[in-house]
Amino acid sequence: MSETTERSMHFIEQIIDEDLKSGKHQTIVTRFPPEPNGYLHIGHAKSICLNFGLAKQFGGKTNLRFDDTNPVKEDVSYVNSILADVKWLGFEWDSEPLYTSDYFETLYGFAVKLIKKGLAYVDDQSAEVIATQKGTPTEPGVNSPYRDRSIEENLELFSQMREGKFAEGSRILRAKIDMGHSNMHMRDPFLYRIKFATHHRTGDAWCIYPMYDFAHGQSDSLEEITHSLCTLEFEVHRPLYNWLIEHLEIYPSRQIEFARLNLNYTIMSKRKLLKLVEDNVVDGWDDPRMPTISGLRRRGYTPESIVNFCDRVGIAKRNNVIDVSLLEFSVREHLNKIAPRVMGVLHPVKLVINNYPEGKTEMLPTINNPEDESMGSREIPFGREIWIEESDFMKESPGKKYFRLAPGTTVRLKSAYIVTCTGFEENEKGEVTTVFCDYFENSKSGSDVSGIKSKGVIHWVECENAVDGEVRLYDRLFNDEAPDGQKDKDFMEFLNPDSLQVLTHCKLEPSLANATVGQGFQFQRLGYFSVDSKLSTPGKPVFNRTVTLKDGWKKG
RNA sequence: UGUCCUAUGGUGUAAUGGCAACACACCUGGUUUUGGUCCAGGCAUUCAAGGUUCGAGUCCUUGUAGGACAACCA
Repeated sequence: MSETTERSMHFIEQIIDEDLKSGKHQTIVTRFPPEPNGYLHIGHAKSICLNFGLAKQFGGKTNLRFDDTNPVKEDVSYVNSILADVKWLGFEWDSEPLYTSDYFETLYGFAVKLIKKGLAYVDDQSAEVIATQKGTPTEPGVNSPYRDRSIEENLELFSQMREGKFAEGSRILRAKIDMGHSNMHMRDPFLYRIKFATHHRTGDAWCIYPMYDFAHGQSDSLEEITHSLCTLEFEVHRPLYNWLIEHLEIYPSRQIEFARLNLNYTIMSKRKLLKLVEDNVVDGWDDPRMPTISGLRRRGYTPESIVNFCDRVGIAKRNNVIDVSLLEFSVREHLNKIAPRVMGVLHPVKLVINNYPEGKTEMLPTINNPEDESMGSREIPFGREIWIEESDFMKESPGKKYFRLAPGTTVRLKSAYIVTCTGFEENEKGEVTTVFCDYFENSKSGSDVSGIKSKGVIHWVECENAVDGEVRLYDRLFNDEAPDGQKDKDFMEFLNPDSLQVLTHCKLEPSLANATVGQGFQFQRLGYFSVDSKLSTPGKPVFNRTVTLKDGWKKG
């Protein structure tokens, strides 16, 4: 019997394992290469866990490299959020963060080398004209009339491109490969384009910028990345990736593709997430409903739960859609172990105990976490008037399987006494305003000698010492399983109008007044909640519901 | 009418030619001062058809289905 239940290796682990065993590599180097044009989301978390996890597992290192070759879309604010998110997830990159923009001079040299080998040329045509010559996936393209310029002329033209002698879009550097290639990416792909834009790091030093295909793989090589992991859509780029390595005669990094993460009821496109932010559909990139790492953090997810989720999701090459319930399971699993149990009433209704002495308050001990004895206990006030959940009382009991309060029924007040409902008051609208009960003095939690059995247990908060609080309940942002998967409908049409519910008159137990940002609690019988980092003020916490408790209540 | 990738329960991932496993979801039942947790059980003969083999989810062939690829984006 082995004490470690070995998980079998996924295909990338197997490749690395073989490379190490065969001696191809002594150690591995991976990288996480985000473009700083948006916030990281749960899909990126999968890639982060993969790359950093592999290095940790096989004893290698991981570079964090910003793929910043498109100055018009990128920004330092994104750089900072990405840095914070990776750190928060618990990963450490090797030395300092790296930037593709730091390689611009080297990359320029690579382009010159290609020109000198007769493998790149400057094309004077417009994007539109080039597009018509490109052919289609089923038809070959035709050569550009500028394809056979002399090496000297190409060198001169490319140099002038760098000097800013030409207008944007008027000229472009292309690799000379094969316009008839069955792979579109091999039909003389673009290497360098002219762009008079200020770059967030290099400022106005450059007016030409390398394309992804002439930057990403080359950066991998320069950093001697052994295994360059990317998502499936780059599969068709691999022949070009390898062609450039071969002809540039640089370090042969190996690109391996895996399937990206998809979650149902959510969108993962940075462009679409940006639209939600720009249209103020959400509170920002870190809105608790966003699938961004910062959104999940604000919602109350723990890094551990996200890492576990990514682990459970697996690595393979087939397209997949993960059920959000798996993500929810992962947070519940972690929070169940670490979150202190507290009581809070979201929709308060007053309950008066007829036979409890007026003006009396007693402190009752209650356990902080039944899953973890070391978390100890605390005392909560109890008195004649308490708040209970509106949904825990019904004017008439619906039947045998109803364990809550109704006239004549008996329930245990969690950590306190057993009470029997004697009656209630309602207003002219038929809404219950007060519930009346008798309590059994000898049924006190921990020293119950009443002999009364009560199937139902409800949570409560004593009125006099209750803290008024705001609680925000979140639901899925979209009502459709695949909001961006419909042909004729825009994803915005599937927005869930009830994705946010703000409750401003909640009654919380006194200890919650001092709750601080980042703390996660289980509001008993309701779910897990955490203090909002943006809306809370000292002494006045605003709580976000991270996730409800699993509801196993079957009616009937 | 091209090239490449993929096909195992409702979902995702295993099984590396030898009794289809694990997790989530769902359904039963038990425990419980949270209708939570926990515990026990249930839920697929692997896209199709041929072939190789003592033996095929796995190898071969041919289909079928899904996905990717024609931004001066990454």
